[in-house]
Amino acid sequence: MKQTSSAHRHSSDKLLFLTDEQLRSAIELLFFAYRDFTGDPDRILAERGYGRAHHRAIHFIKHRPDITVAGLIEMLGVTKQSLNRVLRQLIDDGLVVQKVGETDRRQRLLSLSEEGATLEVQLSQPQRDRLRQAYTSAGPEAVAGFREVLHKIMNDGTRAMVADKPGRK
Amino acid sequence: MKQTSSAHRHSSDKLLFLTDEQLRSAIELLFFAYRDFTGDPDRILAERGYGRAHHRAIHFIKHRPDITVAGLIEMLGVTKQSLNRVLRQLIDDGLVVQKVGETDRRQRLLSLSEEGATLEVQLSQPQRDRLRQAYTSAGPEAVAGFREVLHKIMNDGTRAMVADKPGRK
DNA sequence: GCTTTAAGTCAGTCTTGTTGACTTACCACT
DNA sequence: AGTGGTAAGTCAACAAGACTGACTTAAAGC
Repeated sequence: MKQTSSAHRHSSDKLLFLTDEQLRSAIELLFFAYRDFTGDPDRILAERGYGRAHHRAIHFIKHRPDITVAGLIEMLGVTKQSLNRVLRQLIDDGLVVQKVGETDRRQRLLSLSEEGATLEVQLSQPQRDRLRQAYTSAGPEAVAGFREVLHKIMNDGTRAMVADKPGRK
Repeated sequence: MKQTSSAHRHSSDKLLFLTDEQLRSAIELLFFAYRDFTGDPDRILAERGYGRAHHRAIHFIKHRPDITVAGLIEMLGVTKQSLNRVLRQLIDDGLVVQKVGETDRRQRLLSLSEEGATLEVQLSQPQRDRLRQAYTSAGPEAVAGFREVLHKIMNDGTRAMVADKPGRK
């Protein structure tokens, strides 16, 4: 039981040899890519005394305006107390604004102020540039594969959280 | 300047429309996939009082036996003090063993003990299972695209760190 | 009216990262 | 043989960001 390699027959009738070696390199690929991918915004955040947690909150508030606090907690997968710390700062600093829920007045609907939206663009700019460069150089088929595998890596419950317009299989 | 979308002509002569929407969903894809991907080992680690930092150290020591401390620091991208804390525990707990360098006796060459290797397998097992499932269901072309895009997302300097056997383009 | 829920807070803990300063042992070069 | 640089290790202090647990306030749902 030295070489635990396994062969699978794919629906498209091609043989897939998934060696431990290949699986391991994927683990590293994800580690390094994710680290570099988050590195650029991390530097911008540090200048303003924020951290990655602020970025994540800003990202989801930007793209799901009027999200509730509970909704944001679920997206991020953190506790109320953990989110509250960064949210408190963002609200106090005027980057995030709260609005009382119309149907449920207990809810606080979150959205970005103009200043918050400006920061969001600054933060996501290097990530978009990085993706654009990678996507362009890799080509559409590679991009489709990239997205499909990422989709299949995540938990079934998580999958529904990705706002994913293009009709994926 | 509302819709900052951009079109690029790929070398393979196909048009790629990279909308902000598409780029944004990739950001979320990476976030969610990475989170779920690391979730399983995180649970196992927590039982033993370890964290993700221990897992990373164990991973690289396993797959690059006789790596030096400086080498490991470079791979992980952390400071000596930060690594030392987790390394100290792993050595004290008998999971990692040190060996004085042959050519340079200042170096401490790191490798896993049997017990360390056992833990490594336990930790990487759920990740390998997850990848195997995703790879198998997505198919070889998707896997190739996945790997290619991840490669191109990371920094040029980082790329050399991935032990990547299969002859990638 | 009573219970549940959404949000917010206070307090304490833990992991993991950082700086900065310093020691010990060893290598390399003059 | 001596000197300077390097590899490893340590101490101390600090910060971000996660956690648990307990508790309050206000509003919703019955």
